[in-house]
Amino acid sequence: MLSLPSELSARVEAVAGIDAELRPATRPQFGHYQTNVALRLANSSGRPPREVAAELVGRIDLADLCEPLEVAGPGFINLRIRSDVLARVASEVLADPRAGISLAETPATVVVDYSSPNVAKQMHVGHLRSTIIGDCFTRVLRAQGHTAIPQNHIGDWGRQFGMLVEEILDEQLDASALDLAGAEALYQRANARLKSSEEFADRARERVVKLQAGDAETRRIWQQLIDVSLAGFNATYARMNVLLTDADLAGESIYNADLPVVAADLEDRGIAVVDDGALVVFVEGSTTPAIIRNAAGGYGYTCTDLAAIRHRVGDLAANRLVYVVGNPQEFHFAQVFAVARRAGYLPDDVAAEFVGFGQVLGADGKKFSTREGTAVTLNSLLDEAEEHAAPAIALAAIKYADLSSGLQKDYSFDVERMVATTGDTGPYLQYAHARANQILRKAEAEGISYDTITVLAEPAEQNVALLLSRFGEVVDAVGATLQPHRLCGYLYELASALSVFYEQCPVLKSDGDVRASRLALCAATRKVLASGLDLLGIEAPERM
RNA sequence: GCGCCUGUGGCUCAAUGGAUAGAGCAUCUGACUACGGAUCAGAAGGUUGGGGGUUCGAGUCCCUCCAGGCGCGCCA
Repeated sequence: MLSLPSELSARVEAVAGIDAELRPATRPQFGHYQTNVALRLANSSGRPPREVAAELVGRIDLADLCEPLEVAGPGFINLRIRSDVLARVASEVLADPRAGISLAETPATVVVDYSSPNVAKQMHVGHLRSTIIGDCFTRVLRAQGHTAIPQNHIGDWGRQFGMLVEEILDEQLDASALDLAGAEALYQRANARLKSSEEFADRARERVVKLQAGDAETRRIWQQLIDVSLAGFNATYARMNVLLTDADLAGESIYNADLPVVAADLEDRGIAVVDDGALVVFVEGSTTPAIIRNAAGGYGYTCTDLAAIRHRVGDLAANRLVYVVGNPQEFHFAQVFAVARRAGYLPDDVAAEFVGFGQVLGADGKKFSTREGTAVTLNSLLDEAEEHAAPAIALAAIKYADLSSGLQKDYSFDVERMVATTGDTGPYLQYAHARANQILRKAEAEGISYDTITVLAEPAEQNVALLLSRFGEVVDAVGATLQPHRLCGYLYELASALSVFYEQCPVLKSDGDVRASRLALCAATRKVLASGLDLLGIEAPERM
């Protein structure tokens, strides 16, 4: 079904000949939508804007959907949707299993790279954002009918395993008996020795070579470290209620064999050159090259990311690559994308998008760390929030706080504010959903039935219905722009509108058609709130 | 030095080049024998970091300066 805003846009464009640029009205007295087509046409034709607007109003055919169009201000055309149309559209949302979310015309295969914790280290604040944001993208894209393939690019390869394995052997530890916290403690001990002992550092280097060569004992211990780490990650994922599974694991190690292949390919084709002993690619616009292979013959993460692109485009058949990684990595990925484009690993018809996000800061707005100065673990954040609210509410509070403002910006982890049930918070949205649910539950208990929305006499009712009609567009916008805060803002607006409706329009205490219509409106709103929250990865409890 | 990001009421944040820059928190004033008040109604609070420019129209685009953060060849 063509959404209401799209239908309105199409009708305006049919007459104006240019994109309607339909926008929600900025004020109630301006109706429901506004278009500035007359202003733009007047600009190019030299005619007075209001005259152009008046002429367009006479020709735009919207009588079946809108009240008579109005020209206002410098030449805006204001649209007010007829209440019978709003009622019909809101009823469609209620009847639609997809709640108004439209399926993509051309479904894409989208690889979403997120979470990416490091083996033998606990997940910390930084992973919180990547995991929550990436999970939201996966949910939204799937709801739109795309194939979303999460890729959890865990840090399971590299030089740190040399020291880890050596330390385990020195301490005669059974690595499989460790938990993740124990593995991290081991990491710290090994790291300390690496810095203090040349002899140990040498052995660690040799151990890396053994790992790469496939030495059986080294591989066995390496695998044990991965296994205990995965157990820890999975426990945290379960706690966070995210979609990631072991099937989404695609750690750095799986690209190990591809690295020399990529390097040779780039070198053979003259894309990469040897400079100061390293194999590098100079990218236009930057004097610092991308390093494919260092002078010692080792491959860095640029090469790994190039191999990953080949895999994602070649084997996974992705049309779109999304990277949910912290802001500081932006330059790195810009380089990787540029090299991949030039090498043809990333064809022109495959989009690659870096979605950077800001840091999580402490409640004081400063760098977030423990009293000991170490990074705050993700689990300790969840613990802290759960001191203030039940797990489902606490998690909603954290996720909503993370997703509700622009991703680029840093934000402060202020538990008190996040878990508040008033204001623009996750718990407030859950509460609105629970209230709508409570009315419907009572209606059911009393045997009161409802079907469609038929009466929208009150402004508060109309406002709810209008917002319901926008849900599909908002989800589309999030899928296209990868800006979850748009969905958050929309849901908050809807929850507020529901509260106003709840206050002003008695539901169970009214009668007949009005009561049935209002119940249906509650049901449609409950549905959209639940659906929207689900896209954010937030549970919508039936009661609170 | 070069590059990227950020700067909007006391605080936290919105705003696709469009009308009088919107919300929340905090503050103040109202509304409860309640379809759960975990709510709602209202008030007050702004030279959008400074200065130029483009445009019929700039928080938004361009230039410049200021402040803060981050990144820049052999770690990931």
